[in-house]
Amino acid sequence: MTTLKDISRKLSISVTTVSRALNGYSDVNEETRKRIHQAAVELNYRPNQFARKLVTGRSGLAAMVLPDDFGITTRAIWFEILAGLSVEFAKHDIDFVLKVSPTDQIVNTYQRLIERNAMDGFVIIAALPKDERVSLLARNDVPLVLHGRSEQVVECPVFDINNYELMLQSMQHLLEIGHKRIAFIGGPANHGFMIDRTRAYRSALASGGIPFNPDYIACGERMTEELGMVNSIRMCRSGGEEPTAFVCANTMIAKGIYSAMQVLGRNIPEDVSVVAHDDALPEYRAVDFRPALTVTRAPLRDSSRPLVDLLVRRIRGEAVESLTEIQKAEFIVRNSTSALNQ
Amino acid sequence: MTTLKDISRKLSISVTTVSRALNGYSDVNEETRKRIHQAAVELNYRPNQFARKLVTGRSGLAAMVLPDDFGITTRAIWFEILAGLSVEFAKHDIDFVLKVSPTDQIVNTYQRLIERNAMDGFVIIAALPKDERVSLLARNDVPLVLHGRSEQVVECPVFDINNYELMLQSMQHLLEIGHKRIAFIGGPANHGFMIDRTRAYRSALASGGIPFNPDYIACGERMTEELGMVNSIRMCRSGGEEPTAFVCANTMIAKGIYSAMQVLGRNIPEDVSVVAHDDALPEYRAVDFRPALTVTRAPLRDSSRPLVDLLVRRIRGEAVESLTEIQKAEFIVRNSTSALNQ
DNA sequence: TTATTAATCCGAAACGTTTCGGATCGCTTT
DNA sequence: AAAGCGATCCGAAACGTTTCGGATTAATAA
Repeated sequence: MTTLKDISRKLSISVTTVSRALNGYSDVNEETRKRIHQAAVELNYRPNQFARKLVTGRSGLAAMVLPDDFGITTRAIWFEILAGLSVEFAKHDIDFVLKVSPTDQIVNTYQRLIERNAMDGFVIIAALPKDERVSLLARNDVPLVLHGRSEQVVECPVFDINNYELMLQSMQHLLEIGHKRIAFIGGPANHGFMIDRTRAYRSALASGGIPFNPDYIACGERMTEELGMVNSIRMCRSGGEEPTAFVCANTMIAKGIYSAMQVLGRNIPEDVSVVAHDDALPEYRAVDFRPALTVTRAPLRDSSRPLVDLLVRRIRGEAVESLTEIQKAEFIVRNSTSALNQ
Repeated sequence: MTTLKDISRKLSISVTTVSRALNGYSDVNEETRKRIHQAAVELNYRPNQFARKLVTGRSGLAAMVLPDDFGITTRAIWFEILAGLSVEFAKHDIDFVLKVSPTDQIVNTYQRLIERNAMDGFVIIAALPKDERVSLLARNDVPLVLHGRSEQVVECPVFDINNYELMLQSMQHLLEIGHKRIAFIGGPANHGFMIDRTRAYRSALASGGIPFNPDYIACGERMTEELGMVNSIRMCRSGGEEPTAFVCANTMIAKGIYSAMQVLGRNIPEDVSVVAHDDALPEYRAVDFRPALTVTRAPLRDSSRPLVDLLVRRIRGEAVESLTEIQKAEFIVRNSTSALNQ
């Protein structure tokens, strides 16, 4: 393994200058910088990360800690996120480490990682409004980036999609084409994105002059096909008036509703309309639904880059105020929604 | 952050002795060791991994490199593997880093990681008989552990299941209950596990006095429901004699066959029997199949621990000869197989 | 008594970087 | 001519460990 000293010796230039040249400092002559760079590639020089970390305090490592019961979502989706993060971090020369921890030990795991001081930063997906992980990291001044806003007044970068507005869009579409009995099937009620969407749901109803019916809203810990299936069947069988439209927090729930409607002998979109939010997971392509699914679309894949960028900028010391990014979802009308034929 | 020097100062003992005490060397008095340990917990001491790495050459990091098209299997399964590895590595105080790389760049990615010299070892899943990754790592003397045997004569630890024997077991079961037209639907033909199983398939046929029919064997790059569906339908419609039994390389393929048989109006197990190998993925529980699926069972989850143990022992310098572990699959008869009624 | 040994301990160097605080030199201003 | 300045370079210290090669002491063997 070749070191700075090797380059220094070969060129009869001090180690200091070699280091500064390679790190792009301005106090080295352009010509000697060239020579140094050339020698570096000739000797196939790679800086020793650990020596560097020892003095700079940076490790070139970022981590994510997952609960071993997979929280609100499925394995496939976690993998989608992990893969995206790994790729994006690599672009910044950061290695991405994955920690899986028993759900009730998550905070301890963070605690240990903080104490070891081996990670430059963390990414937290699906932050809760009051999130112990977030406050722990913030308290210890460890850089982190959030996917999903947190209510806490912590100084940390945030990436999110416009949950309030995308829900509003779905609702307005359904209202415009005449629907009045609109159900909403979503995820855990305590998560930021559900709070926003529920708010939008109610405000859209209100602006349409429709009273809020608590029977038409269902929350579940895990946003799966089963959740959509069970709840849509329950709503249709409850004896009261059936919903004529469903809004779903993701495409898996929509898939469950499709199955349920088939079982119940209802047709989409003639009898019921379905709209979903689409994370663009390859396993559940909205265009491949029969009929093709109307969605608000914000690919999960697209979140990796902003998340990583924000975290890296935070690590570099940028002011947190500038580190917020809200991505707009796209609204795509397909064939799962139609005007209510009265 | 507290360092060795802090403990040293507090106890008026040299840094050397503190270090040696904490690392369990024998040349330190039992009583001073006690004092040092106590001071260490009092001061909440955590060794600086980077300083340590700088001198020992060990990083406390292990990695896995995945293709971004997910190779032979699905996101959910990769996640299952990753989660298991992360947990097991943590027990050895090793952080698990995940690298995702474009499929055609995999070898480059390894090359870079080797040059940076930042990983203590690698785990490779689904090794090919002649595997460039394996030879690259072996050539550079980087510790690695293989899941799935490789033909190459490399000195590295291997974990695998008894593919030959589990296939034999499935076949013998079907032969015993009278089946003669047995099809095999599996994964990529060039992988070690497929070679072994195909060998077992043919040898079982031979021992039953049944000629090998190439129409009854199907290999696919990706072992999905679709593969099972498409191929079982093809086999049943080819005009020749239909298979009376299917052996599948995993439960997803079996699921596809179940759907196909429903479409074709065949009943399981009355018309066709189905046996699969079961990796025990939570998403495809063999007991939840209707009818419940007969399987050879070897939970993927169970492979993490041996893989990590083997790698750690290799890193510690144990002789490679002792580092091979073959896990036996369990054979479980359920309701998807029945005697051929002639 | 002296030499040997075992049990404990320690100083100093080394790992490969980064960075602080100058040093040198030629040019421009005063 | 002196002072100031910008461009370019460098020595040495520091980061927190591990480890090599002894040093010290007391007990044991000769």
